[in-house]
Amino acid sequence: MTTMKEIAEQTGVSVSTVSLVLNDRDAGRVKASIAAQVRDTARKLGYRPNPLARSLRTSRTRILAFVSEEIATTPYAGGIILGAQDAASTLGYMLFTVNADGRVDEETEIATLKRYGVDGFMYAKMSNRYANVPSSLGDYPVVLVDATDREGRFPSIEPDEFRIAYDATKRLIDAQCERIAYVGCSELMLAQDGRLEGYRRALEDAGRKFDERLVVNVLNNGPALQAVSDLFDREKPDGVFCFNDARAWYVYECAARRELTIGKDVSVVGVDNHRVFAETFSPQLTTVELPHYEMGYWATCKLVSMIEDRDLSDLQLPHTTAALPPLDAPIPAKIHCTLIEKESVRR
Amino acid sequence: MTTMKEIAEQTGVSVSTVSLVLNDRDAGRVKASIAAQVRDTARKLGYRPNPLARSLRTSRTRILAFVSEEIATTPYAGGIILGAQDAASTLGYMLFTVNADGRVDEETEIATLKRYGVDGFMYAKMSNRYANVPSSLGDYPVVLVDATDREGRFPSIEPDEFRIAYDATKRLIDAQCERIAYVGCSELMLAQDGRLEGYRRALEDAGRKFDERLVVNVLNNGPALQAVSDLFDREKPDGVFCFNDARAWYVYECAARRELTIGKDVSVVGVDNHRVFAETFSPQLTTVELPHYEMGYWATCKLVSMIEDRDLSDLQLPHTTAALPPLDAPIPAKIHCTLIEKESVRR
DNA sequence: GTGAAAGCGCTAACAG
DNA sequence: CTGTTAGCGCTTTCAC
Repeated sequence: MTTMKEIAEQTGVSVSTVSLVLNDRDAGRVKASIAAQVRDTARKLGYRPNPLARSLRTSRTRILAFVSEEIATTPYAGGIILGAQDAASTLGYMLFTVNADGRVDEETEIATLKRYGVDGFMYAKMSNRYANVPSSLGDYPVVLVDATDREGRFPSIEPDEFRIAYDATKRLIDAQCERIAYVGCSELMLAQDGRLEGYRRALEDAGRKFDERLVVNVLNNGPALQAVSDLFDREKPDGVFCFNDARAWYVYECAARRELTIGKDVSVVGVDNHRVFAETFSPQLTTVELPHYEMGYWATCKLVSMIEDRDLSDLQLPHTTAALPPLDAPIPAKIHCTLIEKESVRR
Repeated sequence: MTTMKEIAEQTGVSVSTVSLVLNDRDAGRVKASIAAQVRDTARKLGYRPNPLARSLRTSRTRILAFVSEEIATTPYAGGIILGAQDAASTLGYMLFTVNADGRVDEETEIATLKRYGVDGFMYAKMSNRYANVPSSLGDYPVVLVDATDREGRFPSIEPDEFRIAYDATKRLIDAQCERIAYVGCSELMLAQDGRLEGYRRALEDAGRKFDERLVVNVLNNGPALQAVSDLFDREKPDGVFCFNDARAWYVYECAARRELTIGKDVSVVGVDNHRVFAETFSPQLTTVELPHYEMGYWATCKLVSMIEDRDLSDLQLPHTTAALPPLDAPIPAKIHCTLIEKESVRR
């Protein structure tokens, strides 16, 4: 590891000059020729600043904290973290990923993170819901990921649940489905609210009536299959919008037992949570792809823009979220969803 | 953040004394009464050392790096990382988790990690295979996770693939299955080698003959279902050991189409990769639980023991890996697998 | 036993 | 324009 001191010695200037130049604060303060020399030997020696030493002075570490509760249990958490990591890396930051879920106390973790001098926090839930941000985070820049701050203090990045459901249902309408069911989630959460509303509105916008009997909310378990089965027998749906791919599997199973072909007798759109199912088991499924990677990416950009007071709006997302695919595409296709950014009420 | 200086002033001693005491290096160097006073005010002020400042002097950061390639695509990566994090937290370390898979160059990431002064590296693959550890890691403590160093330079933690297959097959034998098939993985990897060998040996130890026709190796795709279907028609297996739960699904599907009941007409043991499937879709499946969490945990302990030259053998794993469950358990049960630790050939 | 002093690598006032 | 100086919070040698 070469240091500024070495560069200073080699170039025959003082450390301060080197510091000035290498931090690009030499405009009209250091002679251009000297600056050039400094930069030259720096490059020659392969100089890279020591972030720890710098932090000690500036009390800025260029380290971000990603605090999550359900990192282990949720398969797609990886996507969010990956996006966050890529963004951090691109912006010159490092990421401490900690889970507050396990046997380690959340407050302790946050305290440790603070001691390490992180510049800001991402606070993530693993499916869109209201969150209580710990008050210990109050004086730091914070961005919520896949969650909404119940008190409206912090900005957040989350999927547009309403639009997900609206687009998915619209897709089924456009595919000429007459009896469109919704297999939802009986757990109380933001996502479920938005989804149900989007489903209802898409139907109404198409001049149809919302019918409660076509809706069933279930969990991931045995009774769920029975409930979906009942819906099939009672309502004979020809199109189903599913809360996620675990729910889609019940539909898939019910259809198989009735010798109905997915994509022909009954069209299914499912929101893709696990990926396993959509990719491996049911190629006939139309999936709404949740942009987890992008969520992590955007959240990080947002956080950095808050920290540095920098405008990051020119930053291109590596994978752009597209709108609905064209309708002449075959029904098994992917629907991309967009993200929304909620601003903090009081910053 | 209270500093040593403040403690020194409050107690009326010098900073060096405080440092000595608070690092427990005061045996016979500082008067006991003074030491007590120092500790007292430290506690009163809620003193916590600044790890950055300490690192600058000691060039030890108590930060570990977890470098992985497939963090995003593999659902169960979270378990490994969670285990690593919990262990790190318990041992007083932080964890930088980076993926070398994305758009960021692995060498660049490693260089950055080094600049931040990490004390050691975990290098993880997401299913047991040979790995080429980058030479830039050569002079650091390194532990491989779910992989084996091709050159034998570094120790590793990995599942005992042979025993997984042996135990699973034995279980089917004990369940009175006569025609036990193996649905394996056609990708070349360590895990597959060990699994096939364990399957074969369990059969032979039971006095049965290994029969190639009962083995089919597939990928995760359409032709896979066909291949398993052919095996069913041709061999009429009454027991199947599956490489992972994605493969188990093909078996499940084939059975359903032939009106065979899993757990009655045909017993299935699958290694659980995704969890989704086993938990949500097929409660009849006997699963071999891969101890991902434990792998991460152990790897971290191993790494720390290398860094600190500390003996961590007394450290209890939070979830212990059990042996086979008793045979009077109903066939849908969980089989726990053990981990093995490979030592480096030359350290 | 205890404290003064130096220094890890870097930044930022302030002289000159 | 450039160098000197001080100091971020901590550890560590070395006098006293």
